[in-house]
Amino acid sequence: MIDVKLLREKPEIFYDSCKKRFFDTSVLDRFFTLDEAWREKLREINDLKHEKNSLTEVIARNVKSGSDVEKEKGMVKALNDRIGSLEEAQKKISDERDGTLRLIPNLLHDDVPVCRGDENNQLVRYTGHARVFRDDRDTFLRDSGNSGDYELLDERPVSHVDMIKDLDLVDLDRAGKISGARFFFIKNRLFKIEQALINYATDFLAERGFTVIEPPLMINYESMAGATDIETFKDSLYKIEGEDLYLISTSEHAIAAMLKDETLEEGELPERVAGASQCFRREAGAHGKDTKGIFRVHQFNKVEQFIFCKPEDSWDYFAEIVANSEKIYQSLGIPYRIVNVCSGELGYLAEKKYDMEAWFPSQGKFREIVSISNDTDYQARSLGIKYRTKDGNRYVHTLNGTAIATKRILVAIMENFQYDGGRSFKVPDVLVPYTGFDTVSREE
RNA sequence: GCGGGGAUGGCCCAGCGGUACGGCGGCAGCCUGCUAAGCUGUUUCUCUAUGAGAGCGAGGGUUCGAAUCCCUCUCCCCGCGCCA
Repeated sequence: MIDVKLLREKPEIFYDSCKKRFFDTSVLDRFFTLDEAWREKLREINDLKHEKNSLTEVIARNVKSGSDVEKEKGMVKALNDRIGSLEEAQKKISDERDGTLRLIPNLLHDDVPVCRGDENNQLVRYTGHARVFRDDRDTFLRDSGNSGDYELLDERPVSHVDMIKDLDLVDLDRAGKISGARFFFIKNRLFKIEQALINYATDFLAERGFTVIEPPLMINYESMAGATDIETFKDSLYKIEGEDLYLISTSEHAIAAMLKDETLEEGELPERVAGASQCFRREAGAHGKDTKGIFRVHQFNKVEQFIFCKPEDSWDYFAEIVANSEKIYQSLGIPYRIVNVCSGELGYLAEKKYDMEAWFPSQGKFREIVSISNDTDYQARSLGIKYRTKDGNRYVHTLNGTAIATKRILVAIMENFQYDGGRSFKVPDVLVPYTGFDTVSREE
């Protein structure tokens, strides 16, 4: 949620940010109308309550001295009736006002490119050594900013869709039978590699000051609503029937909500948390996209970086999270680019977001594997997470970013490190201590 | 699932129909020739704010007045049962 006080004091900066995000600013107009009406009611109610409190004090005194209080009792009853109906009216107004408030997105960082469409995201940098099929060369050069290190291939690398079948690493058909599309059984060495990725990423983050946790995989509506903009997000979540519980779509939401309604000591910040969990997504709006293989599935493992910090430090930690993710992909040897996500594609919560996109040689494209956001105080305000300073309590800033989302990285590994015409692939060196093997082949 | 006990300000804890006690910690100041001790004030949220209102797990009810009594719910602790 945005800062209501700031909205009242400086409405123009919110009008400006909404326009840049291509949001309808009428929600702001509506807010101000309702807020004024609410304030008027509040003043009225406050005065009546003051009157009532004075009267009950008189009653208390008179009861002790034994004098008659029937007249005063009647007056308080009459006041209660008026207060009751005013409060009802006020609640209606404030509910509606708060509804508009939740529709207002975070402010925008100056760096964010103002435009719509993922194709207009701004390239920050490309790193790595990509294997590029000659027909994809132009796409690769354009999307990597013409500066990319790469080698040209005469044949298109084999898709992971075929490799998982040939190498007996995933059973999609039987998963389809028992659960439906976008479910899978992960098998054999691919299972080991997935576990290795999780262990590698959590070890990596633990060494850098992160507390590693496995969160609850289901959280209630209130926590979900605090951690996300739930109205636009609802359709991508699984709901547990008959319970006030949703399956998490990322551990970010559980970690953010973990400190809900808490006030921390200044010395407890920054709090770095690495969450490792299964993530569940309905992918409701994705019919027809990535229907084969395990690129886009209903459940995957993810290791997430999350930081609660003081407002003045949050851009430093944004850089830290970006650097962590980059080091992980560099060490795995996966070529990637970073883009600065443009204003029209940013979520409500983020003031700025970097996406990392890995190069997928068989698709001939960069595809999203990591998303890193600074939500500033937006998420913390919705969740009531503060810290104590000598000048009073302030909201913390929250940041989140992917370390590893396993299914997509498995695809990236298969497609980037295949050899022998896709009948084998190499396991990244940094994972070998965790897997105990360094290649996967059909013969295995 | 059954029975019992709980939830009070950042933390601990008292109050059990008359408007939240005390301690700890934090902050500010005073005192003091020691990195000690002591003293005073302060500590949440909201409102066009030298004032007022709200707040005792959540929501409802009774009452002139509810932390306190009644109802519903949530979570925690202790037993019993069931269980990977």
